[in-house]
Amino acid sequence: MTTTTQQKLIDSARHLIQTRGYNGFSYADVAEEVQVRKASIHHHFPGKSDLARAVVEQSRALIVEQTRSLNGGAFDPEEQLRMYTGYWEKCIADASAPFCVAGMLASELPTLPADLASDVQAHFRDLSTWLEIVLTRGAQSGRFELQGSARQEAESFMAMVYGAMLAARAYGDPKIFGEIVATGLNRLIPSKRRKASPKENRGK
Amino acid sequence: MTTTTQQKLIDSARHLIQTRGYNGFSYADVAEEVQVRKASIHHHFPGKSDLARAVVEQSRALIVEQTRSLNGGAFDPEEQLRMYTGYWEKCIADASAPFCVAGMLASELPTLPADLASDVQAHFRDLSTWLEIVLTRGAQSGRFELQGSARQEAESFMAMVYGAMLAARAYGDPKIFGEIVATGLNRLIPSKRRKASPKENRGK
DNA sequence: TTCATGTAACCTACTAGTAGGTAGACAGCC
DNA sequence: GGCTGTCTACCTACTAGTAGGTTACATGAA
Repeated sequence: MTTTTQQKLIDSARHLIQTRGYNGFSYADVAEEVQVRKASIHHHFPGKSDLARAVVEQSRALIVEQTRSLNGGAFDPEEQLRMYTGYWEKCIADASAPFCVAGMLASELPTLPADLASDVQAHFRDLSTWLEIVLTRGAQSGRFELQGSARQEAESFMAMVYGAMLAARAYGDPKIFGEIVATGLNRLIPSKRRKASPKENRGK
Repeated sequence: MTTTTQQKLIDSARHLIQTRGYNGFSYADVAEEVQVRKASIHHHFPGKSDLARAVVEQSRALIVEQTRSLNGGAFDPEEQLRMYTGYWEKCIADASAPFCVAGMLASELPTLPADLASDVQAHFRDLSTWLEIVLTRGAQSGRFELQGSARQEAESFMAMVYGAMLAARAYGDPKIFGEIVATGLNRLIPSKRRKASPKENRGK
C-alpha cells in the first residue's frame, strides 16, 4: 500500500494536533515525522490552517460516512452509542488517538484562524445532531429513558464524552475514560433493564 | 487598592491561559497587558512554567479554602454543587473566566513541563475528592440518588462540567454550559423530589 | 523516435518576525 | 551598602512562510 505524501502529512498533523494541539506543533515537527522538508509541506498546504482544516475535514467526512452506515443498519440505539464510545475507548487505550482532534482544537478556539474555527464548530453540530437522533430513537423504542429533551440529553452526553477524554489525559490513565462513559450510558437505560455494575456501591 | 506587579502578572497570565492556553500566550502578551518589559517578568518568574505554576497554585489554594468553608458550613450537598456550578456559569457568562485554568492546561498536558503538569494533576485530584465527599453526604442524607459508586459519580460529574465548558466554547454560547450542568444535577436528584424543568420534553 | 513544453513534487537557502531568556545599568529604599 | 524592582539592549533558537531551482514524468508535435 502506497500512501501519498499529502496523506502522510495529514496523518502526521492529526497525530500532532491530538497530542499537542494547534499551537503546540510546527511545520518542523511534521517535516521531521514525514521526512520531507518544510517547503514541501507548504507545497501541499500553503498555510498551517490549510493543513489543520484538511485534518478536520477528513475526520468529519469519516464520521458522516460511519454514522450514515450506523443509522441505516442493523444496530439498535444502545449498540450505536456503545460503538461510538467503544471506538474512543480503544483509541485512547492504545494511544493511537489519545484525544478527538476537534475537541483539542475547540479548547484553542479563540486562537484559531476563522475558517478552521468554523470547521471545528461544524463537527460539534454534526455530532450532537447525530446523538440527538440516536437518543430520540432509543427513547421511542423504550431502550432509553430520557430525563430532559433529546437535545439536552445529547449535549449532555457529548459533554461527558469530551470531559472523559480530558479526565483520562489529566489522570494519565486511559481506563478512566471507559469508567466515566459507562456511568453515562448506564444512566440512559431504564432502571428496570439496568443491571447493577460489579463495581457499583451506593454512596460509597 | 494597590495590587503588586507580581499579582498583576499572575492575573494576566491566568486570563491568557484561560483564553489561549499555555502554548498560546507569551511573555510579550503578559508584558503588554501589565505594561512592564519582558525582563521584569523574568525577575518575578524566571521561566514561563514558574509563572503558570503560580497561577495554578493560587487557584488551588483558593479552591481548598472555599471547599473547606463550604464543607464546614450551612449548605446541604445539593446547594454546594449548585454553588460550584453556579460559580462557573457566572464566570463563563460574563467572560471573566471562560475556562478553568487547569482544564485548559490538562488538554495541553503532554506538552507541559513536568512540574507544572503535576500541579495540574493535583488540581483534578483535589476536585474529584471534594466532589466524592459531597456526593457521599448527599447520598447518605437521601438528597442524592447515586447509580454508581460515589467515586464514579464524582468523576462523571466532573467530566460533565469540563465537557460543558468545552461545549460552551465550541458553540460560542455561554448558555449551553448552564443547560448541560442542569441536566447533570437533575440526574442526581431522586425522581420523586425532581421537579420537571420547564424545558423538559421527553424524547423530543 | 525524438525533442520541446508543461507541470507536480520536491529541494536548498533564505526572509521577517517572535519565542523564551540573559546581562548589566540604574533608581529608590531599608 | 545592599536589596528590590525595573529598565534597555541584547542573545539564540525557532516560527511560518517565500524565492527560486532541480528532478521526474507526462503530453504532444516534428
